[in-house]
This record gives sequence, C-alpha cells and structure tokens, in this order.
Amino acid sequence: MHNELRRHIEEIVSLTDDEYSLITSHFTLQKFKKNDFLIRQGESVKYTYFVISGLLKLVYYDESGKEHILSFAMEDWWETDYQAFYSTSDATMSLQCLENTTVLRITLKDYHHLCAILPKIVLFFLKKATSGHVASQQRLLSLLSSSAQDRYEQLLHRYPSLFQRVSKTLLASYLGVSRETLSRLTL
Amino acid sequence: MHNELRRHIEEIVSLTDDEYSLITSHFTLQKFKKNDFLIRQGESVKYTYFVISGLLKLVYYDESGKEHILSFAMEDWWETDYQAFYSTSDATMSLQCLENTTVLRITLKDYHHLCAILPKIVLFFLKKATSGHVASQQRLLSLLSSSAQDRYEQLLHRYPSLFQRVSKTLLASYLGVSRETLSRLTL
DNA sequence: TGTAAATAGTGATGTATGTCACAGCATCTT
DNA sequence: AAGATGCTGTGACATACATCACTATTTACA
Repeated sequence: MHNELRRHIEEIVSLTDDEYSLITSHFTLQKFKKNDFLIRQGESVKYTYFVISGLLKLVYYDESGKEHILSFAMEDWWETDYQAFYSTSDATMSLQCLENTTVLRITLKDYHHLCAILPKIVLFFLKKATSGHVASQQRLLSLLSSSAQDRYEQLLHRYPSLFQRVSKTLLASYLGVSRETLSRLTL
Repeated sequence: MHNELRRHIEEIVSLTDDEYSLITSHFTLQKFKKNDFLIRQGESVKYTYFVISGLLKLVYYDESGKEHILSFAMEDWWETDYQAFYSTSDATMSLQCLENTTVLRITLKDYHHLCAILPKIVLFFLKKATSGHVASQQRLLSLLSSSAQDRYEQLLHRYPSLFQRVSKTLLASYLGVSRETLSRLTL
C-alpha cells in the first residue's frame, strides 16, 4: 500500500501501526489525469488533498480571464482552497492537474474527527499550517521587495525541478509577470 | 487582570479557570513605547507576541534600505518573525511599535510545553496558523492580480481603522507602491 | 501522419509606477 | 519659541513591465 503519507507524517510525529491505520481509514485514494480539475472556481470544496505523485496548480482566474498561480503542489504537498474548505464556502480558485496525479483526500468532517481521536495528529497539522504560513509570507516578501528577475532566480534556485516540469507561461503566472517579460529575462 | 487572551482563546476553544491559569503562567506581560523594537532584523527571536493593545508593524528592510511592511499587528493579533521563531534562527525582519503597545509574550520552549500539557490549546493554535496562512494567501492573490488602486481600496475596506492610525507612507510600504504613487490614487 | 493547438522568442509601442526634487504644513523636542 | 524632523502633495522625468502582433517550433491527438 501507499506509505508516502506515513513517511511524511513521521517526519514530524511518530506513529504506531494502529495509529497509521486509523489515519488512512479517514482518507480516500484518488487518481486524476492531466488537466483534470480537483477543485473548480465557484464550486464547493469538499476535500483537502495530499499529493502522492504528480503535479497540481492552485490558480485564480480574474475577471479579465487572466490566470494567477498561487502555488504548484508536488509530491508530499497538502493543497486545497483552504479558505473555502474550512469555511465550507465556494472556491475562489481552482486546483488542476499539470500531470497525471495521485492523491489522498480527506473531508472536513473526517479531518475534525481525526483531530478529535488522535491528538498527536493535531501537532502534525499545526506544523504544516505553520510552514504554509511562513512560506506564503516569504513569497509575499519576495513580491514586495524583489524584481521579476530576482524572483525568477529565487524560484529556480528553490525548485529547480519546476523548470523541467512546467511551461514558461505558467512560471510567469506564478511570478506575477507576463510571459513576454519572463522570456526576456536572462537565466 | 488582563482577560483579552482568555476571551480571544475562548472564541475557539472553551476553558476552565484552571486551564486559563495554566495558560497565563506561560506568558509574560510586557509594555513598549512607540518606536520600540520587539524584534530587530538580524538578532535572535525569543518570543511570539499576543497584542493586547497598541499597534505594531512587521517590516523588512532590503539592501537599499527601503522598508516593506508584511503586516500591521493590532489588538488580538499574534505576531513574530515566525520563520526565525520556530527555527531559532536570526530575524529577517523587525517588529516595531507604531503606538505604545502592551503584549503577552511566550517563548518557544513554553509554547511547546503548553501544547504538551494542554492538548486543546493545540487546536486553538492550529486554527490561528490556518487563518494566518489563508490571510497571507489572500494578500498574495491581491498583489498578483490587483492594481495599486484596487489594493488600496480593498485595504481600507477591510481595515478602515488603519487609515486613522498609520501614515500614508506606511500604507504605501504595505501595499507595495511608492508613497508618491499612493498619494496620486483617488480615494 | 497530418493538422491544430500550445509554447516560446522578439520587435514596437503604451502605461503604470518609480525616482528625484521641492514646497507647505504639522508635530516633536529642547 | 525656534529649529529640526516627519508627512503629504505634486511636477518632471525615467523605467520596468504589459500589451499586441507576428513568427518559428514543438507537442498533442484524431
């Protein structure tokens, strides 16, 4: 069976076999093909997803139809429209496959249930939420204080694999510049 | 004594008097004057702060000396350089008073201790970390997809009190535009 | 295998925003 | 009270980046 989740959780809290069974019983395995949607902007958000393999984009389409990428979610990432997921409201962004992708998904109810019966998992989720917050803040800082050129270099330095896996057009949407501008930057 | 913290926590999890005593025993009350630093860029970060009253700015000074404001922390906000706090490394940003400010502070050790002896507080911190993450993502989205004019309107709509409490120069640093540009925007 | 769609580069031009400079007030300090 | 310091607005000018248009390749797929 898939042990990616166990390995991932045990980087932060250790688990007995029974505890891990308890955890997996709250998740469902699901496979998607390239371009499939896990979440569609405007529709309800039922799940949070743990990426086992593949690649997703969390993306917002503005009124003019331009796409803005909030994040790329790869192996071992947790992703959803968190705002919508926790408040049970409609998605303001979409979550879509850039490659064939396998995930484990959990509902909000099961998430709460799991937290209630397995306190140590709350510590794990706290750690994840904290690093997510820190990561968003770093990205914010880089948007506020760095030029497109610098942001591009920072991104490739941090996630060199992205350069192979996604188009320049998508990288541009992530960096907050037009594809033409990105194309004119020197590597 | 100060009950702001209790009220704040009980918005999320309910507490007995004993539990609240346990919590307060992990915090220390501290007062600062306008312009005082709670955290200085480059120095170590010992505490996370809960703001009882007053106003703080979380700010990053880039190589050219320009300031970029990551957030304004007002009453009921938790603030620190989280990256540095959790990893016990040096601050990449400063936390400074814009008004005389009263806070409750907690060390990383006490934070972990409190989580260990009072599991329900972990749920509270998880909720806070989650909303912090969501808030950063919203801000990211607004930087990626909105003009300076729109971001200004969004900010004033969301935090009308800021307009009274901080200078246009600081609002500009928060919005990621020059003070001259902000000054030319129509309200 | 062939046709359509997606991707990437680049020139020409427009525009939002930055930078520099200066002036008028308001606020703080001694 | 006087001088220093900070805040705000505004003109002149510079620049990073967006937009539009076109072309050349590569990739998808029927």
